[in-house]
Amino acid sequence: MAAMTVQDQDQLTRRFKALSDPHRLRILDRLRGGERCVCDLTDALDAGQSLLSFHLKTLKDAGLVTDRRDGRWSWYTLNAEALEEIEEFLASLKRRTRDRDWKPVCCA
Amino acid sequence: MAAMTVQDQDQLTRRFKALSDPHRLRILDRLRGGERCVCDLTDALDAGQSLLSFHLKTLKDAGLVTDRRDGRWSWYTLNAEALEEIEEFLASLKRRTRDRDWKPVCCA
DNA sequence: TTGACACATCAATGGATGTTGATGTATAAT
DNA sequence: ATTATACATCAACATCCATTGATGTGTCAA
Repeated sequence: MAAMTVQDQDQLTRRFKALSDPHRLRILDRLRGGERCVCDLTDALDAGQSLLSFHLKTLKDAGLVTDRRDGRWSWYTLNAEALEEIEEFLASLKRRTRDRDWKPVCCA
Repeated sequence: MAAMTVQDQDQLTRRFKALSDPHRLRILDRLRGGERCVCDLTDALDAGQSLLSFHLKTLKDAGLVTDRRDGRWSWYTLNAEALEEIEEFLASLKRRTRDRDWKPVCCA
């Protein structure tokens, strides 16, 4: 992972973990429409209030969304930068390394 | 998630789940160098043989890698197509939907 | 200032996942 | 044929994570 710090690794795995849940993917999809309040998300998902809150916190901790308070409402927004960083990581996996000519030492 | 079947959803979450582990990220990184045999990966990771086998199976079940038997050795390769599908999904999240002008019904 | 509302957090529980050591299976060398 | 090698699979256990219902906190309306 070339120049990847432990924190980067941590953050990446946390982000992928946050993405690995259908509820959370549906939330993110809904956020494509722009900033949304929690009550709107509650309507859209067949999930209880505390469960939704849990998933939102998971997404937020992973840096995939940001939130904003307005009176008694909370608004959530996609963090495009985080998505781009993940994309960049995936793209980098496809770029071959210099040990292109690596030969196994273990097996013949 | 516009035109996304339940299977697609399933596959996506399975792929993200497979990506959300440091051991597996390290395996994928090593596969950037091209096809690798399991014994080489064993050397590279500080993991026991059965653990590595478990993680490889997880990656394979998610479609992120493919494997090939050659005598008593197994060789694993990155599946670039799967990576691209994930990238495309992430990119799609950034594309705003037509309900750009959505207004909340719940909160004022 | 009392009560309703929007949301977060907590405690408890069940199920999924990672890890280990042992066993199984196919292949190849002796 | 026997044995060693490379790898997969299994059983057991520990830890993590999703889900639920209850409680907490801040905000607004009456």
